[in-house]
Amino acid sequence: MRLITQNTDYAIRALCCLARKKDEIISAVQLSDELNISWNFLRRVLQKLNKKGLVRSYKGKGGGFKLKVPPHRIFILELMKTFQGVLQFNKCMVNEKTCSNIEECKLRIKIKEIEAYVISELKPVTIDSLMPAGKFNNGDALNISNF
Amino acid sequence: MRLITQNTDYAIRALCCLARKKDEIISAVQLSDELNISWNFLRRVLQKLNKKGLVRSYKGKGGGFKLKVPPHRIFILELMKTFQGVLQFNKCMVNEKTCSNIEECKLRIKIKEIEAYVISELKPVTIDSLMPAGKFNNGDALNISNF
DNA sequence: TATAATGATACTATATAAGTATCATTCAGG
DNA sequence: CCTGAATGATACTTATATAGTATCATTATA
Repeated sequence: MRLITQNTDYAIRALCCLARKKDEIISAVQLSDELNISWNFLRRVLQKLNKKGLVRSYKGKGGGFKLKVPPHRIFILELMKTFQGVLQFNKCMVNEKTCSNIEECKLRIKIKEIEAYVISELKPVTIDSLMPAGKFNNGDALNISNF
Repeated sequence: MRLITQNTDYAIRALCCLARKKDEIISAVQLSDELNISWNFLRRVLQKLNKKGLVRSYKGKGGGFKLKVPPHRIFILELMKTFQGVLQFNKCMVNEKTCSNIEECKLRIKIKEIEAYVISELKPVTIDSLMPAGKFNNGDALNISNF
């Protein structure tokens, strides 16, 4: 189970890349090259980001994308919502079939609490905070390629 | 995205049910009846619980299942592992393809932290703790059928 | 020995994520 | 004003995991 899917992951990486090249117009080809991402896939991601107003697209020769919203105002949680839907750890909804047993519900309350915590943790994370100069950077994070 | 899948959910409910009827032998038919669960599906769940040593099965006429491990020693996390695999919010593993950008890794560290918290929260939850007389019961939890 | 149960296993269905392909549209530049 | 390089839109395919169904073999009780 992944908390963040490829779609979202690619969006984050693309936005970080665009953020670095402040105000430059970068084409999908360039981006997919730099990030080692499928060109076709990335294009759809970028199109969605464009529709959401996070980037601005430029058509035609020399076209591409650039950030439309400053990195510190692009929230990961928003991207997750865009590409994965609302974060929700269980499916027991109001007005859905009533669940008959207490045990399950007690568990679901627990799950709901966990969900709330996860959301609260993700809430402050922005594109900016994920960049080398971001506020979450503490030096140690650099050059850790896997863990 | 569900934190707990149907498999696990059914296992939990079945175990709670068995725990209530202490030492009685309950057949899969009875259980599926009481829990409103697909009989075929539940049987496979019970078979897995049997193999894991959490219940004991009795074949033949009058057969069925009963708990083999006391409810306070059956952990939800263990059930999740059995039916869903190890809880893991990201897929960046040691020795998997090296990820090239720092941003992503910083995010993954965050995710790893969140994952650790979720596990720590789920760790103490047992079948017993989900029962009406369990330690998590505070009265309010009763009769909440959805939320 | 008949019957009611589990054991084992194969099959189907569904949803979501991931990836690919293609044609239409736009626009800068020679 | 035409060409080429870019995005826009959309359809199609593949992979994976979850969910559910069906069936036959085996066991043990009455």
